[in-house]
Amino acid sequence: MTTGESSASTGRPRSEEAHRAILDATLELLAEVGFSALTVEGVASRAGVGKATIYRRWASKLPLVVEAFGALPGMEDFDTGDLGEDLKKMLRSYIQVFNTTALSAVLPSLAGERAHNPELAKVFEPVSLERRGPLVRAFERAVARGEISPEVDLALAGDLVVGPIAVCLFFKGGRLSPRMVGPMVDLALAGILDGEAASA
Amino acid sequence: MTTGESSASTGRPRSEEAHRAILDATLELLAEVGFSALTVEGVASRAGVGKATIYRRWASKLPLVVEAFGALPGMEDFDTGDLGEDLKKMLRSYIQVFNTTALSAVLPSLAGERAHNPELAKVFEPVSLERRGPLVRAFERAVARGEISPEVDLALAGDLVVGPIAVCLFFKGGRLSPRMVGPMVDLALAGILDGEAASA
DNA sequence: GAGTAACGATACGTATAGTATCGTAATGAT
DNA sequence: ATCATTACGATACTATACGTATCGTTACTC
Repeated sequence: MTTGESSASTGRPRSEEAHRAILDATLELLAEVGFSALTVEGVASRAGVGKATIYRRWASKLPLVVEAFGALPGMEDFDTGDLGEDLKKMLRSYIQVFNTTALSAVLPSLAGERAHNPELAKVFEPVSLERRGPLVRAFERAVARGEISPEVDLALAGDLVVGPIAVCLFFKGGRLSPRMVGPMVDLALAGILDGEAASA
Repeated sequence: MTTGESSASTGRPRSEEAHRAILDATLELLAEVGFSALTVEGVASRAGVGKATIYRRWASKLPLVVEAFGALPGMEDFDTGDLGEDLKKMLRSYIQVFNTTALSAVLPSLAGERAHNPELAKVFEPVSLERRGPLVRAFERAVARGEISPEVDLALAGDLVVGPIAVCLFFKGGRLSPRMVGPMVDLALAGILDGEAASA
């Protein structure tokens, strides 16, 4: 669905350079104008390619955006044997990603569009879930080690840990600093490690 | 800035009915199509008024949206003498607002637009801040009572408490349930009440 | 070097934005 | 009662810009 098939082995091959230029331009424009204001024409112009070159590969802007978004780096996994350390390392490295890529502008735009675009919501559900993977696995390791009680609601715990970042990103729009991670994780984990909350 | 002045005392007065119909239609469309796809023409059609009637009162869709958004109910304040109870009551009532108004669709849309629309970001900064008012005041009361240490970073604490709601709203799009509030606040407050985290 | 498919560019038709203006309706002043 | 004034809903107008179709050219296979 993402890419139209390159049909024959004969003829001029598709340009990999154009492919990358298109994806880069898509991310740039996504960050600048958002999903709904993004147009294939705008991407073509920014990428220095013809519109047909884009439509030949992607049926519409939706799969184009999906592929471009998927190319952004995800969360790196760390396994230090300590949940707090894992989370801190993971979030610090992820904040680095936010601050060095278009992700910090792209993510709010897509999340906002999700609310009134069921098709986009559907396509991004698995992508979004997969992005949380390393976080979930860190919690699961902590449960397996006996570091936290199996009764803790892991989904809620995860939301608690990343919540402040989301709030900062969506409502404050401020730069994220790796220095906020330490107190954030400590504060969030205090109740989780004590096994204070049973499952909801 | 929000409303063009009703200039003279003579002539036909502006219709209050049309005013309300326009604001209602704006919220509806904001929830359905989002900010950037919202057009004054669409609002006029939905509200059953002429476009001129809208442009006579608002210079563009931005102040129109600001006024429509401002008409949505905010967070109710509770003062029970216990921080946990205050937060639970406030969040439960606010979730009711989310589930009975267009807020749950409007908020992500505006938050997403904020990322690439500096003008909207600027206009909504004070509005957004004021919306958090009751939450901040509950924490300040808790500090005054000695319930939590003055060294706790209140901004971070607030983000921690509302974070899971934000995550749910932006990434999962699931209905918010008042039943999630109890464990959520308990989990979040565990570290805050212990004074576990010093200021960042 | 003939055949084929992708390339960037661009012309085309359609849709819809915001502006300007229409005749009508409702109020206050004379 | 009549007139002046302003708002009303409707619509014609102009410009922009979307996606589609097609151009001559380029790159690669056989």
